[in-house]
Amino acid sequence: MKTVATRFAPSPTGPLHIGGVRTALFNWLYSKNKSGKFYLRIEDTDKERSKDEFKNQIINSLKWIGINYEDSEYIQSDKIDDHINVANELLKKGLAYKCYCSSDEIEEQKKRAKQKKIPYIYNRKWRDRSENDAPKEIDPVIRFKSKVEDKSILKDLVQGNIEIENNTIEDFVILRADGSPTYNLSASVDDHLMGMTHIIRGDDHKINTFKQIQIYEAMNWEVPFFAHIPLIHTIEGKKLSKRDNASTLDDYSKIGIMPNALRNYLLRLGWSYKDKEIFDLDESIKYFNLEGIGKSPSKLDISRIYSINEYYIKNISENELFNFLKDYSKNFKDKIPEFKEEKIKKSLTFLKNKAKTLEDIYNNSKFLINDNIEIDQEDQKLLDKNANEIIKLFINKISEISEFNRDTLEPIINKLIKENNTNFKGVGQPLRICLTGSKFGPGIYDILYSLGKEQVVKRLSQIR
RNA sequence: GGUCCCUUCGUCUAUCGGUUAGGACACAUGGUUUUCAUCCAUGAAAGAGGGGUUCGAUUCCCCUAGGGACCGCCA
Repeated sequence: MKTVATRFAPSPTGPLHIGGVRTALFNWLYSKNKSGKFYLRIEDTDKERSKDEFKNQIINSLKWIGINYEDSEYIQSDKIDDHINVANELLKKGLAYKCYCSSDEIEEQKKRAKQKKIPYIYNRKWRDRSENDAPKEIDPVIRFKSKVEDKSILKDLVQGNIEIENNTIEDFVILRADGSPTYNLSASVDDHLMGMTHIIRGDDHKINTFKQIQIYEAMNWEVPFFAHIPLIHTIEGKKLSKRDNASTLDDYSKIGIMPNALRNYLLRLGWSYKDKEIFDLDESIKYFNLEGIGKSPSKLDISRIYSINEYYIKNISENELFNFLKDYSKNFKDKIPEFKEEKIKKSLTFLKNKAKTLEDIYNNSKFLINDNIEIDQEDQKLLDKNANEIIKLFINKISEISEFNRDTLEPIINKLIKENNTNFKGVGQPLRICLTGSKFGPGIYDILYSLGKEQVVKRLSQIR
């Protein structure tokens, strides 16, 4: 059997969003599951709108989430000559023809169709017309001679059999008036040349597929398998588009979502394997299949992303977690100073305890990273006379102990609570504020112990 | 408007003719706790509607409704 080959083929005309990433992920997983190949093809034939900036963003996004591809990116515009050659061959074979309609003429027809509320379809005017009738002042486009009789069936691996009347597919343009190839031509030629066996893409391409299959057949090429996956919808139920914000991977990484968690979320969005929710990388590859893909569009659910992220934070190794945290801090916050790295790493056990995101962990770690504690006005108010008194007493007491750990600290705090006729909050809160600059955070003993006696005394003494 | 697709808790989904329709997230309540954004327990929550087929339909078929995608010399 032929080696499975899949591809992801975005156009660099906007930032890659999470829906595109999911399509890439499905293609990638499918090929890995079949021990096949996966390619990235940049469809940059729209020169006006294609930008290097977007191309880089696409490449970086895939890299971030761990999707790797064979060779280097395949740049579609490098292969334009191949596409044009195919168009000419089709022309020679009589399977395509030159159309001399001006764009004004076409526009006029579309307008009229709209007024009459009838569907517009190119009227195939030049399909059988002689070249002798051709107006000299018009550069023709080349149109594909689409089937007009019967119907076609697309055996879609996700959607099942899709039947369509051939006459609803128009004679589509394959070469523009300026001689450049259009999408349906370029995509078919490239997919063929790259040896694609399976085309997995959003179902917004379904109608294109009927056009592309006709090109394959006209050229006597082997037709690949197609799988059209339902689109991801926004919470409003509309197709996720480049204009929607909060939908690129960067938007997620900057709030502290980890790539493995997002990959897991995306995998389970529109795909399932029994009741299993968590898939590590190997399991993703092992269990992924086309049968598990649902037929209906699914909505993005941010709370689910947080929840899976939290699961990963609590279940991956602390080594791995630390590396994610390090990258995160460097990219979006203040870099963790090298001499603090060990301390943070060792403290991860409790720092991650209440965190849903890397940002949460970072915030929990701030008091360890930064030795200068800033207390905002609200919290400052809580440090009243009583609180200051308690802190003073606390300093005195800890100066008497040699060991600095929970066993020695707990009696001290309990005693302070009793002697000052207060509750845990009365002691814990001022300490936490002085030590970390925040009312919230890790448990007080974790804070004390991770800071160490010297640092604790130092910070507490600075408060007046 | 035409063509095509879709429809199980709020959300992601399980079920491949027979289940008290299951799980996860979110939500609510209770409990633990040393701040709480942890943890544990419990609860509420779904087959769009109408016809068939069948001993039996969430599951198969049809209709209706709702939603979506496409309808470029964009990709």
